[in-house]
Amino acid sequence: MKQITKHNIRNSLRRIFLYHGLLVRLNSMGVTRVFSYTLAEGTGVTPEQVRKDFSEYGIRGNRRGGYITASLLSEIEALFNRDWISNVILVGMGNLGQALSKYGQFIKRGINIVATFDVDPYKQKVRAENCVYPPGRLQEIIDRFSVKVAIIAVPDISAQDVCNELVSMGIRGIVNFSPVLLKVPVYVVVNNVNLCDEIESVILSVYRMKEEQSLFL
Amino acid sequence: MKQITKHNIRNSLRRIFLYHGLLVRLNSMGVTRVFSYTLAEGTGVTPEQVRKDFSEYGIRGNRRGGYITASLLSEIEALFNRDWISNVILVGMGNLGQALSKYGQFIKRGINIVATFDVDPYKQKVRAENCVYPPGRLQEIIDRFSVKVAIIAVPDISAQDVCNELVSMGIRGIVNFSPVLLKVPVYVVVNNVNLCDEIESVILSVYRMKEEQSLFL
DNA sequence: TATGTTTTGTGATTTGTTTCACATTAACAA
DNA sequence: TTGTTAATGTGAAACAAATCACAAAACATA
Ligand SMILES: NC(=O)c1ccc[n+]([C@@H]2O[C@H](COP(=O)([O-])OP(=O)(O)OC[C@H]3O[C@@H](n4cnc5c(N)ncnc54)[C@H](O)[C@@H]3O)[C@@H](O)[C@H]2O)c1
Ligand SMILES: NC(=O)c1ccc[n+]([C@@H]2O[C@H](COP(=O)([O-])OP(=O)(O)OC[C@H]3O[C@@H](n4cnc5c(N)ncnc54)[C@H](O)[C@@H]3O)[C@@H](O)[C@H]2O)c1
Repeated sequence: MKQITKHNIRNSLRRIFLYHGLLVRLNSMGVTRVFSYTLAEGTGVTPEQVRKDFSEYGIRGNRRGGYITASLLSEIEALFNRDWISNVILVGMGNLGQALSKYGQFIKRGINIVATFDVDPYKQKVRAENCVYPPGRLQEIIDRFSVKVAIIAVPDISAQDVCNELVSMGIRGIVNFSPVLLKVPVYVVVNNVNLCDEIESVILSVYRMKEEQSLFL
Repeated sequence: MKQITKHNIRNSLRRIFLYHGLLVRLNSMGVTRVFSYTLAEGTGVTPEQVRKDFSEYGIRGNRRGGYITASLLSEIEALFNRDWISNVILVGMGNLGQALSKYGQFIKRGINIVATFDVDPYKQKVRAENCVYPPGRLQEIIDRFSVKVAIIAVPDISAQDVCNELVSMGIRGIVNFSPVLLKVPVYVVVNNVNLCDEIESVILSVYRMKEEQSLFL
């Protein structure tokens, strides 16, 4: 079982996503050159870290002129080698699934949700423009669009079953929004996004800060 | 500026959230005792790591009997010291905001969304049961419920403005779903949850695995 | 009460990541 | 040309996290 969690995916790559997101925005604002400190400032890391990260993946700038935004962007995208694999499906069109499926900015980042699925026949006709398929058509769509990555937004009870089915149909990467640890074969990658944990961690940090401050009083 | 990101919050705490989530489920299933390997198995870390994490926060089990589920849970919750700070507000009732506000499981984790806000007058009456307030009433609600933590789910353009306003009204922790790095004073904690990055990281990992495999062919 | 077994708890070690310090380079100005 | 400056690039050092290895405790059983 290979789980990508905060620790399992190279930290440097995680940061390179951050740089990429920022670069997309800078580029669309007409910024043609960026420096390690530009990226550092905008992503909250140090300039040395930015350079070291690029260094690790053989991305190089100009010793005085920094980096050319457009070519840096395409170098990062080449690193990701995104095009052949960016078709994604979404299973579970409840609250969260619907929110994700309506989000228009994914395509700007090269993420193309080609189809969505739900067991509930009522959900299957929620939006005609963005057709929701029954799970029976999973294999057909996965094959037709060469889908390798799926987003799971079903209740925790169903998550493992859905996961097994997807893997047996050729899915090799899963973004899992349900709060369970999915069991998958070694050749499948899972990223668990636990929104409760994200919120709890802030609540806790606020508490910790309060505590630390009170040490000085 | 204090940003909590993947690197800035203690890793051990991040894992303790995982254990907590699992414990909540085990406890509701009637499991009364857990061992370091139970938690390890269910969260994808090693048993030694689990013990070391608890050790770091002074949580101790019985040298043969493992940990009592219920008391472990309350020890973790005591560590979080959650009660005085768990009221949360949500700003931005678009796709994502609505999904979050409808999620029924937050309260089980001690996260209580006391009110939601949106500038759009149409959104303000979407659901009568879960009233959506205009931003003009932020201060009143923040004070009334002693809210210290807010979730931002507004478009990236508005995110910094909303953030500034919230901080000036006493908010000390922010979960930010917009893809911008918020600038906040040192005493405010920010957790950026970037869903695009989460999906992209899986796409990339799948690609990497393919690449590694092909080395053996 | 002695003995074996299971599981925790933790110092020591290894492994991984970030920061530091500075050599290197490109651009520009005089 | 020849400094001077503003950047990058990277080995070394410092730091942080994870794993290992085993002592200590608790319990069961005879
Ligand atoms: N909504 C949130 O804000 C939020 C927050 C944290 C975690 N989550 C987690 O995300 C997941 C989805 O949350 P939600 O609020 O959208 O839940 P939901 O109950 O609103 O939606 C789940 C959807 O999955 C569908 N479904 C169930 N079994 C299925 C199957 N086998 N195949 C296909 N579809 C199936 C259901 O018909 C339903 O439409 C849950 O695991 C939840 O715990 C959600
Ligand atoms: N929906 C997704 O799946 C998704 C995925 C990745 C990132 N995001 C990010 O999350 C954020 C929200 O996404 P969304 O899809 O819900 O957007 P959305 O446009 O559907 O909703 C944004 C809401 O915020 C409200 N708003 C705008 N300015 C406001 C202000 N100053 N005060 C209060 N409310 C205000 C708008 O009226 C709208 O209802 C965006 O920043 C988006 O980039 C969303």
